[in-house]
Amino acid sequence: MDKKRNLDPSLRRRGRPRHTEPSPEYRARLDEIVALATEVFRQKGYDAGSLEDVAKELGLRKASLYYYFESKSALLHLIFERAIDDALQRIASIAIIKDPRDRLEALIRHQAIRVASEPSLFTVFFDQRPSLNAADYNKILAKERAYVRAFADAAQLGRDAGILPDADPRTLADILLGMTNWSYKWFDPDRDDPEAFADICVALIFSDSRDRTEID
Amino acid sequence: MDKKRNLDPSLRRRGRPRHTEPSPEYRARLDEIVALATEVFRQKGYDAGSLEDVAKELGLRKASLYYYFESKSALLHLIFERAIDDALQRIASIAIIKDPRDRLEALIRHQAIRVASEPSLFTVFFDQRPSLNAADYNKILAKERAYVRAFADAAQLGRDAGILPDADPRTLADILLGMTNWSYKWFDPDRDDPEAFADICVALIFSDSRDRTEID
DNA sequence: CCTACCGATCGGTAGG
DNA sequence: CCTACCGATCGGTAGG
Repeated sequence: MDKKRNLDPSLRRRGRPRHTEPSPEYRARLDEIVALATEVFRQKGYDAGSLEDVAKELGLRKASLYYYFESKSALLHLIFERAIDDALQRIASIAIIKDPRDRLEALIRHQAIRVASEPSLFTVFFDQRPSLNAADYNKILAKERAYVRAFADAAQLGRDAGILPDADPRTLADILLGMTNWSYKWFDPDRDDPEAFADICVALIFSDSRDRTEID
Repeated sequence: MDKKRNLDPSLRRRGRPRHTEPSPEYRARLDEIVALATEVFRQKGYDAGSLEDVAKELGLRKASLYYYFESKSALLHLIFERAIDDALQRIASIAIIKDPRDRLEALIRHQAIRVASEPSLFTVFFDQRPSLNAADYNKILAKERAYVRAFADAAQLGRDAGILPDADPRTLADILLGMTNWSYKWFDPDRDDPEAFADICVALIFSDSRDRTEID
């Protein structure tokens, strides 16, 4: 049955081929491939980074990679899927904090540190999205909307509590995300400290302590 | 003399071929090419966007474009050069404002509106930089450092005046630029208003008015 | 500004 | 996991 897989394109199963039980070796190798592909796509971009580049770093040939994914764009989707699933999981516990200020601060701090800590992953995630095929793009987009919504919810809470200006929560969320996410363009791990960066972001937004000492 | 131009590569003049007097038609055509190339590179990316794509929109053939630039990467550099030169020119008058708060507000407002107003240009400018060749990259980088410095200078003034938190001015500048620049990823001209966006950025940073009404 | 074409790269497949 | 290979694209050049 497996042998028939490619005989008729209309019968080909979609997505990653299902194995009855993906062996630990298979999963470990796939993890390696995804990690190395992330590096290659960050350094050269998705188009200019070839599968031969990825294979070479593993001591393999390009053709051998096709055992692990069915196309180059499917490999890119794997990178994105892991990134966004991981990100959603990480903020789940933050999104239930009751205090508006605490929740906002936790989200900002979390995002600043995550992006600053994984420059390769976020460079690919933020810049190579247009290289996904339409179906994969929409899947990622839906999950990312949920992510932005978590920030927008916190922004709305913060706005209603008078911590943030009176504005559209989604726009506030995108602006807060801009402060933190943009760091993938300038943050230098050898020079900058993620925690210090997060502190400054928080201080910029929650400036009331600063103002209180300056005024009267 | 012009005919000899391509006979010996080692004698080829570098950069855009100098015409004794670049005709108005030549300059107009080059403007067209640069504008259309910006669109193509935004939609498909630099690697996937072919010179045939650019030529097609002008009703030309790819080979004809080589009269206007000497390589695809030189065309990309033209886009970058015009973008950064224009940007530097635009903030020159803002960078001499004396009042710390006024200068910061003017810079933030300017940047928010510029990026939100020219999504194609800034998408290419922010995302396709790695596709420049090394020499061009360094030229753009030097000019961009001057641009960030204008923001850092304003941030330092603002910090010393107690308007911004006590932190490294360059980091403050990059965070402020993040708020505004990130909009190229989410701003939708059909839905969002550049002026309103700029207002929110300013309100977020200069939150003292907000705090004053909330506190005591 | 054109036609014709070269040289190289690369995703993907065949078949083992 | 491999070798061998196809088909298509594309930057760039020749020569006019």
